[in-house]
Amino acid sequence: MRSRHHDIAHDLRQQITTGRIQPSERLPSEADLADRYKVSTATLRRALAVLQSEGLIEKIHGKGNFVRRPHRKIMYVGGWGILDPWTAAEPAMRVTIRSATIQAPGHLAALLKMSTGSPIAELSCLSADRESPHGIARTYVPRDLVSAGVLLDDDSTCRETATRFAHVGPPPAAVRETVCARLPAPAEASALRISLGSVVLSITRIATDSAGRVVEATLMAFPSDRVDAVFSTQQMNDEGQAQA
Amino acid sequence: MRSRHHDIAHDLRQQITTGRIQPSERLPSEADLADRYKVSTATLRRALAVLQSEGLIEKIHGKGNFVRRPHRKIMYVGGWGILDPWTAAEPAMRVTIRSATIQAPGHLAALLKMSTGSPIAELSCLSADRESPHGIARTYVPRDLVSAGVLLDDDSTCRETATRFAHVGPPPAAVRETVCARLPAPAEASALRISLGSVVLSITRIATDSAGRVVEATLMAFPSDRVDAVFSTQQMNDEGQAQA
DNA sequence: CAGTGGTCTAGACCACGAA
DNA sequence: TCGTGGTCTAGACCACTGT
Repeated sequence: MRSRHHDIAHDLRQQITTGRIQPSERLPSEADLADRYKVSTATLRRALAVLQSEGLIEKIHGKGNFVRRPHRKIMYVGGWGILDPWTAAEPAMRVTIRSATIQAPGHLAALLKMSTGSPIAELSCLSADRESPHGIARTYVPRDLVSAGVLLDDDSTCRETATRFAHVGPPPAAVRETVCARLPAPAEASALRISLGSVVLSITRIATDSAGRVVEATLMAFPSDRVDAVFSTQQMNDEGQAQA
Repeated sequence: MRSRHHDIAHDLRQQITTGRIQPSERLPSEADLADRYKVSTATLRRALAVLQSEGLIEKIHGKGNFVRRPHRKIMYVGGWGILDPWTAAEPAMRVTIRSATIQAPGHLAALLKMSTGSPIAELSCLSADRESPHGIARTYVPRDLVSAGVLLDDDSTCRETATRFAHVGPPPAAVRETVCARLPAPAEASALRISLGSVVLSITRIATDSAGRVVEATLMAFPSDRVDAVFSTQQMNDEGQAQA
């Protein structure tokens, strides 16, 4: 055995993953667990910290330690609209969209290669599985490239719009996606209901037309335990064979 | 102020970011720092853990705590060998390679679509900027696809091999890269000198030939503050224009 | 109020790295 | 061997939640 707190984490992890302790159930108090495992509370808390960093438990001050509900990972498919990443993999996913026309602040103007203050359309998109947020995306398109029918004046919660959202503007000639892992911005953390100390997978998608003009910029953020991203030089089917 | 260890972390952070403690310099020992701040070693270590999770310091058992060189993010370029991600962006990067022939364990056999125990070549690759690890990669290739000259019997530290490493085996017809953010495995955490609770950007690259045979599988892990990954439907130059 | 987790102490002992 | 960080103890006291 390596260290005592890892042993304890391993034991508790087994109890959680095998269902011996159910999701959203409360664990015994730290004092009880420390007593049961014959360790000090400090050591037991190190074990719980391991499980927390793995996303298995959630600590609530004054109430207890709770088993988190497991979440299915969705697959983000790169390369533009091959699959609609928001809806194809998870038919039951609910998507809330809000749209607006804004004047580009500096960082967005740079992404879109426009001058600061240019009018752009913003589509803010929050997907959720049940009550639990799955991801957030903000899409920015030069205002003159957006047909009027796409913009909505108020919030909506429908898959129709989500699908349309994937085809705003003219078809791009090239798509570049940049991926990194980073801490969430405060607004992202609250929208995704994760802690500021956790990590999000961040994907920035830039689409350009054949003339090199940026026709769309999308900033996406997903809790790191909620999504994988996949990029292929060709489409593949489930067997990994190239498709026609 | 919130908690004592946060105060101490804040103070040390100031000393690091203002250059009062230089990059790759060793901090005073934990006992000395605990004495100076009039706290127990446990509290001081909590402060250092904060700095470590921020990527500011690096802990080396038996040697000390060292200020990390400021983050120079490298760019991982998807889509196979368009750029050699290990050397092109960082000419000064040192790469250590170890190679061996092993029998495929189950999870690797599944990736390579071979049967468990099949002979495969493993190339383990650790890149470092000066002394600070930048990333780790393990490449697996079916043994019969590797020409004898590529395999080395012992460790080496040269860029020649690193370049050759990018062209092992026949050219692939398709490449699929899967990206996620996850906790490092214990071996990865120690090789990259990051904490087990921090996050790595994980990229799994699968290359297949025109017949659909998997010719290479590469598992990569990078500290999340050291790398961005970029995927394009076409190569672009710095201005974002498609290239010939 | 009682019960919970959060912070902290002042030690002890172990494991690693360099001389 | 010595100095370093890593693990652990057996408490103390504080902060939050619910009754």
